[in-house]
Amino acid sequence: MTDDQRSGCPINLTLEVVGDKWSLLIIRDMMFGNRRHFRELLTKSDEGISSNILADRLKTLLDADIITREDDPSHKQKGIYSLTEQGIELLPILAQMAAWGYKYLPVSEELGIRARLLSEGGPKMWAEFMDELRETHLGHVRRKKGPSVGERLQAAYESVVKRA
Amino acid sequence: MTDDQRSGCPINLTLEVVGDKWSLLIIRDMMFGNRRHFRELLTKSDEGISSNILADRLKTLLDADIITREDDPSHKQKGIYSLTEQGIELLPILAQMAAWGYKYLPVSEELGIRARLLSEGGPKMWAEFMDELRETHLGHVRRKKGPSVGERLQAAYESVVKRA
DNA sequence: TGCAACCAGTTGCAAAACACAAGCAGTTAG
DNA sequence: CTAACTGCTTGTGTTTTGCAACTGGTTGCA
Repeated sequence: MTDDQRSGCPINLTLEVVGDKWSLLIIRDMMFGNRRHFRELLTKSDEGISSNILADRLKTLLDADIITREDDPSHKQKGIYSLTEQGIELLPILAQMAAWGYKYLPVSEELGIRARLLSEGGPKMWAEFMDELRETHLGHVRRKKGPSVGERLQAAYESVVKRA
Repeated sequence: MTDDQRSGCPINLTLEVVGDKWSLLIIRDMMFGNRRHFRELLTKSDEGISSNILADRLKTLLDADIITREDDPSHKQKGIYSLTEQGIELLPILAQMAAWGYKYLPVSEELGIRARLLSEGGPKMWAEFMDELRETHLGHVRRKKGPSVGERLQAAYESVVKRA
């Protein structure tokens, strides 16, 4: 990690932090798949990241204050990774990427349904989902009103999978 | 270019197309800096891309239908690169990245001002700017109402540069 | 007509990043 | 007591990137 930045452009700086093929996928899995442990991130993702790359990216994301790591009280070797506020605020980027990919690329039906709902829900739904993430990752208390966005996305995904 | 995709997830597919360190910067320069020729993209960017990488990325973006290339009638060797509709629709991703970088990373003042305006302008301003891009890149006619978003962003940038 | 400057790339090579498989020390459940 | 699981690390080969020089052609100007 040399920290010589190429320019002070906000887009460039963002790309220098999360602009590789894996970082945003890890964050996606933490957000939508609720993966919090190393093994979960390693084995339960659709793309199959290698363990050394995962370890390296988690370090980078820790350094960039996008995630944090705590020991899991239930298991001395397990660590729990959580999103920080600025990690949670990457959601709009992911949502826009999902919307664009859904519109223009050969997305599979199961994996596309969440993108569709999130896209149709718009910024309002994103904000709601971010509040839920603040609850699960930062321990904030949330005023509940009906099923959570996370639950709705998951239910939609499962119904598509079941139908297939 | 092997086209074995890692998964059908829309976010992953999007990352497979533009998820490297340079593609989105090239598109940024085409959008905000109105760079349309190889040389312009090569020399007039803040980050300094190498010519072989630029050539390779332009090919990839052409293959992905994000940009097109035509011969420049004014010069037999010049090519003019233009954004396609789906290229233009990458703007919201760039805008979200700009907003996130502006909020959390050490953005330089000159290069940050555009990000701030674009972020404050919100989706409405993005839509307006996309209409302007459709005009310059796709030849669509646009109903003008006051100074364009592109002009306003450029003016703000120049006033910050001048003040420094 | 000739020459310097400009055009879009290409080529060769070294360095960095990545992918794959195996391994490691410690922990836990049975 | 042991098999399975934990978060990683190590080693090795392949791919991608970065840098500089170079190519074949075009253009503007004298």
